[in-house]
Amino acid sequence: MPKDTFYITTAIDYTNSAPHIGHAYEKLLADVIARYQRSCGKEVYYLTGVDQHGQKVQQSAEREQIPAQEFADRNTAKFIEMWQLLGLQYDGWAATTHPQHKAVVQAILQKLYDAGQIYKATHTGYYSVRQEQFLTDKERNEEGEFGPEWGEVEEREEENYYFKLSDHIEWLKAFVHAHPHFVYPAFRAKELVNALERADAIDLCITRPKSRLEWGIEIPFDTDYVTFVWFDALINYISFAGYLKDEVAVDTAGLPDFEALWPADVHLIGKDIMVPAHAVYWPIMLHAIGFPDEAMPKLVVHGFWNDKRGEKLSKSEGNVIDPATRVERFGREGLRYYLMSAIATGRDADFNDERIEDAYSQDLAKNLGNLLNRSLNMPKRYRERVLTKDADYDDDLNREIRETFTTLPERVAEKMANYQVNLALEVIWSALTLCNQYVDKTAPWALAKDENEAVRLDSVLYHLAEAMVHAAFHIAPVMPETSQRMQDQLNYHFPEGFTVADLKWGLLPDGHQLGEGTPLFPRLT
RNA sequence: GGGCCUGUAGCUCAGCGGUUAGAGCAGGGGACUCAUAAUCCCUUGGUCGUGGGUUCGAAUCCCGCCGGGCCUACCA
Repeated sequence: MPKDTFYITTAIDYTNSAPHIGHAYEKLLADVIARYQRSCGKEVYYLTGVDQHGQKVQQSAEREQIPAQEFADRNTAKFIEMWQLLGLQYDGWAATTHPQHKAVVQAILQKLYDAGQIYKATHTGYYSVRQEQFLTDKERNEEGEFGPEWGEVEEREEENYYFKLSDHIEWLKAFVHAHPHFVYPAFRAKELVNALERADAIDLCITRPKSRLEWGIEIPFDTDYVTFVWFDALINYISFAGYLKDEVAVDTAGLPDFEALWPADVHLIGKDIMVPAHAVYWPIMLHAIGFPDEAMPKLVVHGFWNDKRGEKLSKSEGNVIDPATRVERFGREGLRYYLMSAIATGRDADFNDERIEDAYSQDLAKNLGNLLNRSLNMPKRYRERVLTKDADYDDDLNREIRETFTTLPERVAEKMANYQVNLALEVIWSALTLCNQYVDKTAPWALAKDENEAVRLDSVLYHLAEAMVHAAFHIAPVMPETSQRMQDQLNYHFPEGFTVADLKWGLLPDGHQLGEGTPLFPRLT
């Protein structure tokens, strides 16, 4: 039975540096999906947050001689500031230093330890003293040696705790085989299947001795160790959803009801952290904890933004994209529209400033903004802004407009079911183009000159204004403020709790008085 | 080394075995005036990265090569 809640999460960002366009894209996509589901009447819970622990945070903090928490908090503030800039509306904030989260992580570790899923073992390997980490063959350079960037490399032994990943690999293979929609899109699911086929049954090291990493969650059964990355970070998806909140009630203020939310409808992640973290460790952790197959979350894997030459964005290349400067030029919603329209969910895309410029002036200023403006201006000139609802006139052009807008919700839903926001926008924009063509074909300025065409003019003006109301509804997930401004200008506001099921033709009453039209997206200078 | 994705008009992409390869934007021409010189109509433009192969038929399937990207299980 489908639940009427919709639980969506994103990866939680590492607080070692400031947010960039990739972080922004992921959180924005989640925001749009969340708003869309809400507009469909779902009770939505959108969780995002930050991963604050770990060695890099500890090292950076030491370098600046400040406490790790202070360092993490400072970067956390940059993320929050960015999310405000983008107008994100999330319901839960997962910061991994939160006491309730720590307590849940510890409770889970204890439970798995008691169940014999965690054991202690010794690892011998090459260790970089400077970087304070063990090195693997991947760190070797082309000559097969560890380069000077690692400093002094020595052979070292270390005891750690391991999680019995190997016990569950066969289960995971069977699960993935039986649940082809565990990962979206399909080609990523294929990638996972291939990765699992070649997988060795290796266990996962889940601790670090405090002697080299203190900035983490202490494991409950051995105070000399803290837990390492994934056992901390991945658990945020359940700890901040209210998991174990009765059993482990340290600080449960504001936590939702876990039973109502779980399983997550969407774990939105980047392609870089699918294998092994989210598609191997995470389902196995849940399975080991005792979650049944039907309580496994769904993964939605998105692609990356590259630069306009198709090359990776990176600090060292000097081609990073700062969202703030684009917001300054194109407005918050100009950037939101571009980031949602110019990439196919799951694929990579090239970030191109000329394309944002085009999207802003063509799609937003002209096709949408100017359409609203003309739709408001003609009633103002010819009818003192008052609409007549059931004018005694109809024809094929009118019917086409009504049909297009009454079928729009299902056509948008078809695309949104696969998170294809870009295609949903395309469908919406083709309806806007139809409106522009409609104005041209009906030529209201000509009708206005002929008294015999008065009823027809009434019907045209009504169809246009009503279409704009519907458009305001459909663009809302991507551009909530623009939707609001359209409603203001149309002098019609969707009532509280209005959903797509209420979106019927004829929302504007007879005698409706339209508001004043002002450009939604002023021309760029 | 292995896996997955990707290379199609100037740009961003769709098409993924079958009539003359499509869309949006940009470029060119025309119409119209309600509007943020806006909208509408028409139009220029491509040996589908490259070399082979399979097939009656390939952008579409297979193999090699070249370019771009992600992952490869204890470096978010």
